[in-house]
Amino acid sequence: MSGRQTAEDRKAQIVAVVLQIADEIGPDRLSTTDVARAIGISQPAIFRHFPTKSALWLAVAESVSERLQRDWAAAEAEASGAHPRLKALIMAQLSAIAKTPALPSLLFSRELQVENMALRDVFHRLLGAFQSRLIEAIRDGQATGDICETVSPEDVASLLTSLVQGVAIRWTLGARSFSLVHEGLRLFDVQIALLRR
Amino acid sequence: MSGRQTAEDRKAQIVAVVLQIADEIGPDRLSTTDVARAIGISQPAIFRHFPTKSALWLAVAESVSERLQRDWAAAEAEASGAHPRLKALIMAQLSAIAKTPALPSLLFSRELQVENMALRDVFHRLLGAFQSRLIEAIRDGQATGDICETVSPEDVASLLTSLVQGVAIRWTLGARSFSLVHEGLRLFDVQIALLRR
DNA sequence: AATATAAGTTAGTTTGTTATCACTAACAAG
DNA sequence: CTTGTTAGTGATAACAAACTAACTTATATT
Repeated sequence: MSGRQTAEDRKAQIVAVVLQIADEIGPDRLSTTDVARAIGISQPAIFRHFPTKSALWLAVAESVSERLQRDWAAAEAEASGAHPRLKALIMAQLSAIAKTPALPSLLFSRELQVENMALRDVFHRLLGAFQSRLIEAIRDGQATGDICETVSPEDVASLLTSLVQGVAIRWTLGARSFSLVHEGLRLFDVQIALLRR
Repeated sequence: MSGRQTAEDRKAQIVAVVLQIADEIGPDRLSTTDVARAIGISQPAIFRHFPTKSALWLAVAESVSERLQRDWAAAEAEASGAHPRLKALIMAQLSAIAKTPALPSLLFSRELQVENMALRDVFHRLLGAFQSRLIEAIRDGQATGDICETVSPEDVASLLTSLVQGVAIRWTLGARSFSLVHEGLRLFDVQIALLRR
């Protein structure tokens, strides 16, 4: 189709296609043949760009990680005040999942993490980073009186990440028949109202 | 090891071993050879008891489904009052996950998500049944004044199931370094306190 | 225009997976 | 003690997986 490409472009394309197919057929049963066919190159061509399949997964994980962290930073930069910042973070996460629906299964998928320790580390650090951003924003919210101080910031962060993961699970199991971002933000508002006092 | 067994016993054993290995190596990486080896029978023997691997997965799902529903019923039977009933339900679910840790990953397995529609149905109905029990208890709680009425019972149920799923995810990703039931119930108390006000 | 480099291909090898088939052996009942 | 039933086996078909080797061709540089 697209003819011969530079290694950099091809690598990026392969990573993107992996994420797309991972959503369609599941991260674990995704074969290099599937990826190659979707792109329109031969299967061994994959191995010209990534030494092993594990290396390919690691590249996917790092790509996801970078994109998410950019999204979070952008969300926080655009919002001012604790509550808007918190909401922007949650929305960024919901949007990211909606745009890359393979994410929950990837984040969760034990098979990848059982086989690929490095991958597990990348995602673990990623979740931790999100939690930290939340905690920071929550602490600010408590300082300004936006959020009641009877609950620890860590617990509030746990409740909020759970909210995102929970709605994402219902979204995937329910054949994605509702708007993830919409429903997620609605529940966020409900939860925040409770936290307000 | 155990010699020749009745079909019924062997089936139950296979189902149990599938759940155990699914936890160790992931539901989608699990092969019939793995199962057979863990039991100590030949690989083709699996197919004497289940016509296909899909049928085996379905049996696993139904076994899980029955056990969970029994657990929920028992939990509700032993508790009186809306709040204790709610807490008992959450605890039953947390205990079930702790006892069958493959459960969360099963929700995201490709077997369930893509391959096996029947499986998906079983789990979808199962989650719905849990949600219904929660909603019922929440409604009672609101009637008796235990839970504030500014939030819809459906939303509260969503927040609570999310809580369970969220803490389960952190538990599995974090190498199960804390007590799932303990931490889950702690967060439940936090959330209920917010709902009480 | 010649040439080096790197992207890509065709044709394998090896290993693992589900499933089938013909057969064996344990067990219960007559 | 025979006999029908059924759990279990060994061999293997059929196929899909990751990866390799040897060859080909596009592209940039000199």
